[in-house]
Amino acid sequence: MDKAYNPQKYENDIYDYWQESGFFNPDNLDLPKSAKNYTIVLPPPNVTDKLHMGHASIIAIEDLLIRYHRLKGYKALWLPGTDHAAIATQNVVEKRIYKERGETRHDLGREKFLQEVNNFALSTQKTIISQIKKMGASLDWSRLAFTLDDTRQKAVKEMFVRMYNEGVLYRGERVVNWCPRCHSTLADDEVEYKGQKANLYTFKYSKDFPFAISTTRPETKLGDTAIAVNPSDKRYKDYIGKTYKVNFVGIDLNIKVIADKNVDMNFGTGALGVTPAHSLIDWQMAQKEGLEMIKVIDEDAKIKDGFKNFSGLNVYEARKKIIDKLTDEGLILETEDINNNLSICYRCDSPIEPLPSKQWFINVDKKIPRLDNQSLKEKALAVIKTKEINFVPERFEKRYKDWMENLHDWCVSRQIWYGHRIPAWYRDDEVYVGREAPKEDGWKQDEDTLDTWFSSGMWTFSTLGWPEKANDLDLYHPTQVLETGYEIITLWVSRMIMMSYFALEEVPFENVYLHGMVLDKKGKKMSKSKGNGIDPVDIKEKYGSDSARLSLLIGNTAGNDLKLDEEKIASFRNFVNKIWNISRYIISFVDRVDLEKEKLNKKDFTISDKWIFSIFNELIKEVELDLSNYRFSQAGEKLRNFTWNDFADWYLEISKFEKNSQKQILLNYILDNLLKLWHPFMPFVSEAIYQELHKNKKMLMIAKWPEVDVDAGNFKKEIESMNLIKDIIIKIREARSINKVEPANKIKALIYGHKHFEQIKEQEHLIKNLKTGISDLDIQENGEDIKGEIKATVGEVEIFLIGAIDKEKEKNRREKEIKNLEKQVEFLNKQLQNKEFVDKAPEEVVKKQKDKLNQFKVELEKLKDIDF
RNA sequence: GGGUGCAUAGCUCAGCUGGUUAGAGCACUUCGUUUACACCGAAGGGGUCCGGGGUUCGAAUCCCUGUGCACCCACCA
Repeated sequence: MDKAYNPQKYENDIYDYWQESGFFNPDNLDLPKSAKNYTIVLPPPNVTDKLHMGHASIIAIEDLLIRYHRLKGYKALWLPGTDHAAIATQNVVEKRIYKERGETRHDLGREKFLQEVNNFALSTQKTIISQIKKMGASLDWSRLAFTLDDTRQKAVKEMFVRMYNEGVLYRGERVVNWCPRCHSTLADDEVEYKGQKANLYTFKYSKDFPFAISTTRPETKLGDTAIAVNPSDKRYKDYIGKTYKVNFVGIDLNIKVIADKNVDMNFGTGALGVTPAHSLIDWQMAQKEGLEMIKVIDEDAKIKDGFKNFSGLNVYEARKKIIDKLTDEGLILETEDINNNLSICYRCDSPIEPLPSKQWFINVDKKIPRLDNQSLKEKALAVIKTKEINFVPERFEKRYKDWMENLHDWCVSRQIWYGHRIPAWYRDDEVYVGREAPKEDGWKQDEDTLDTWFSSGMWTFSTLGWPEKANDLDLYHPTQVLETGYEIITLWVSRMIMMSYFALEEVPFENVYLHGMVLDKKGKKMSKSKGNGIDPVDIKEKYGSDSARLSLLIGNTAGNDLKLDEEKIASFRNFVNKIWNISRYIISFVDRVDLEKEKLNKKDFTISDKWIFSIFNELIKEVELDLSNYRFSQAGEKLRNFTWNDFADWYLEISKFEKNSQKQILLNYILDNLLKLWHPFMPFVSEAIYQELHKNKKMLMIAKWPEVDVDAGNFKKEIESMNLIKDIIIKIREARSINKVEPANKIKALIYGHKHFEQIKEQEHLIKNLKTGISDLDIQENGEDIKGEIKATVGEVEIFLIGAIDKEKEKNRREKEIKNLEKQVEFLNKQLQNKEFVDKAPEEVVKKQKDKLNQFKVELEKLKDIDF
């Protein structure tokens, strides 16, 4: 074993060793029939780009959960895959071919273009998979899936057809976000907003119309069919429900006055012209009121035919012409500058035109007989109440609920080429939906594709063989945990729940663990354009995978963002090396023991053995508890604390001079089991050490998680004694350090232990040997006649040190300590004299405070009693 | 506009249901070649727990309020 751990030397070989063993696939694990399943599906990374640190964090967390459960004896399946990310991927490729060859997708044509996208997707997927492997993920590669591969295409078609047949999926007209330049609809989250200055015109439709409305878009008013006012607005109360015939700039309109509580009474005149065809909220009002819809603007953002001399103009020309005309007629009451947000296309920044268009929708409110006559929305909301699904952290349940409650029908069609093509065919007015194209002539397939979340919404079961009656589906669904980012609760988590209910009538997962984002050290999002990203593969090469994982797992809690910088990773590299050296010491200086045969004989334990044995078993319990509650950071901190502060700094040091029959076994026992506890956090180095320890005969990845020893709880007294000894040693070191006793090994110590005399006497050798620098130690029961230079008090134990000490410094230090103690005593006295405290506080708290007061008093006496 | 979260040591954060002298890691200071480890060991300094109210015997923790920051949703007719 090298003096320092070199991850490069081990990581690749170890990954191959794991993979070749076949144990990433739980079917190959030798488990009893009763073994429970534990499934996680990897949130499929988009094939748009290689992985970043955020993905590394996902892998660290999920691999931890999977490896932990594998060690615990679960049938642990972690299922890999990638997402075709329809729009995003198509965009990347479109941009690329335009930049490289100056061609658009239309130049290439559908088939050729898709070929290009597929090639791109395949090559990125390859990179992604190799990155994931480098991070050490124990994913079952035999089940690798892609949201657009043949199996998933079949599943998606099946889902579409079934939903259509049950009337959950329908084709309808709706106002969508339309980009006149890209000639495509945009999903709500693909719309961006730009602040701008705009003119707000206040005007009347015509002279005989009773009141005025305000708008920034007069050209759309050609399609108005109503005016909406707030129901509690007294000004318009009498008009509600009436219909007016008006002639607006030469066009005849029928305007009905309706009431809607969303109308802001204080904006403009408080009356809003309703244009159902060119505004989403207007369209929603129109649906409610059953208003007529008049289309004004076409797909090139020009005025349609039938609007006299406005037809053919683009929206800006039309706006000007209408304003001019209204001005001539004296109908403009006011023109003011306001700031508003312009909706623009996230891709080309063109202003978006809301247009009505034929789209496919999932009806989230349709009652489904086989789902207890509940709708998908109702089902998806119920799972929170019934606790069938739990969110970690809990607060995100609210976000999920709020979003669900306001959910409208989900538009699943997209006007792009890359993705699952909609399995619908049209012939004149006929529509056919099916798994295959209809046989007869004259049918034309829908040009559109499905929203990428349609296929990823099916991810938990499409990856397990649905719709076939597959064994995997019975065995591994529902999955146990969905681990993902909080930013896609609405986009993904909610869809998965609805899709799974529809297909399987069950939840897709039992728990949702949400991680935060990985930010740079200044708290900024890592992005390629800013150049502040850290590449996980670079980090792996520089510090090793384990260090990277630790820095992503420790010092972070669920749902919170994580600021990461290299210093943090370096400090975990140091820790990895520490555990390497701890092991190296045991492996080279302590004989191997077959733990199956050699059982620990606790009767022969010394105090230090009992102490380390007890706290190690306590650690197992704590780690299990923390992990089952998703407190990865706390588990990791406890492990680190035990490994470094208890095991290495105390027990290993003690073992160098305290030789007894049990030490050899115990050192092997703790190292062996400690590696198991650490394995989910740092799989590579723990496995590397395990291989050295067991001469390549056993694999840590499939070892058995340690059981808590029943006797471990019986050593309370020994733990107390050991802690006392440790405190004494620390006090001696402290006093020695402050006083700079030189040379260090010429101190004589006199220790007077009252109650603990026997225990201290027994452990004399520890005090002498553990870096206290004591050459002459004298432990007595009673030290009344001794006049020495007292250095420390631990509980009831006094420690005198005799040597070259700096009296002035010691005096100052003591004064400070006295002051501190006096303050404490004063506070405790006051508290205990308070009748209300004594009456109302729980008994154990009062007792604790009393004990503390007594202890402080004794210490104070001791300190004051000394004269120089 | 609506919502959520955060504010604790120089930095990054823990602190679960109110009760230790408020913790850890990093950084900092001093000392140090003892059977693994300088990617190390020993010791130390450093905090009005954002401000202001309240509830309580008792608040970093619960409630109200103010300030600053981050994010999500809606969208401005």
